[in-house]
Amino acid sequence: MLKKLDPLLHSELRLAIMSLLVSLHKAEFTYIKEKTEATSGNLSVQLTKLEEAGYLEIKKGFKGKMPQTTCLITKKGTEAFEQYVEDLKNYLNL
Amino acid sequence: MLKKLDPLLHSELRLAIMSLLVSLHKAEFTYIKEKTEATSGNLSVQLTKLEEAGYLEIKKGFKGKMPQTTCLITKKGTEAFEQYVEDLKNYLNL
DNA sequence: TTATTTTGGTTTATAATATAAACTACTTTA
DNA sequence: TAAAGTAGTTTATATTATAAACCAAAATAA
Repeated sequence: MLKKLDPLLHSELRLAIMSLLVSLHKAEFTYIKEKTEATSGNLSVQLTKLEEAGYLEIKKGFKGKMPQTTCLITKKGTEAFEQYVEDLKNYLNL
Repeated sequence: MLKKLDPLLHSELRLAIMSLLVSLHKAEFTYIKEKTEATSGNLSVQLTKLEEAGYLEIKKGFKGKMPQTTCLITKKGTEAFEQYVEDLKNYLNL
């Protein structure tokens, strides 16, 4: 009856990150940090997990002289998110 | 933008328990165990947490000679579940 | 009758996860 | 040039979830 939820997405911060990226497709580290109100450390860790899962791609560059980290959602990430939403609906009685 | 999710409900097993109880209002330990495919230990622990939060009431009795644990959702539990669903919708873009 | 298994759980130990604190490497401003 | 700020990473700790071990009674089998 109840499908197992993707543990990678069933985390508040990672879900928030993915939620942002599903809409925006890409976003900067600092922007995500602001929107999610996460600490840098926590954000860094969770982004790496999502990257390792292939749910997003992390690009390092510079904006002027300052380092800049850009996150892009992948096809796999989008699909995983959509699947998670479907699975969750059964838990929420939606 | 994104409201903090109730950590008590943002747990796969506890959410499954509450999902069942929102529909059924009450259910036996053994029934919940079957439906959620949880181990007894895990179920016992999570039920106790939900009880301590006042989200459900646990009644101990006997069915014939065998012990029987019945779980009833409370008003507080129902409301918390509904609030959680609302909060989660923002994460899921629903 | 007395083992043995099954039922219905709880308690406790361990594994996994999330979060926070500390640190690095620079840049900007005073 | 010293202090403060930006943009992160790494590592340690706290929290949480899960599994393993256990308990008491009942049912079943020998």
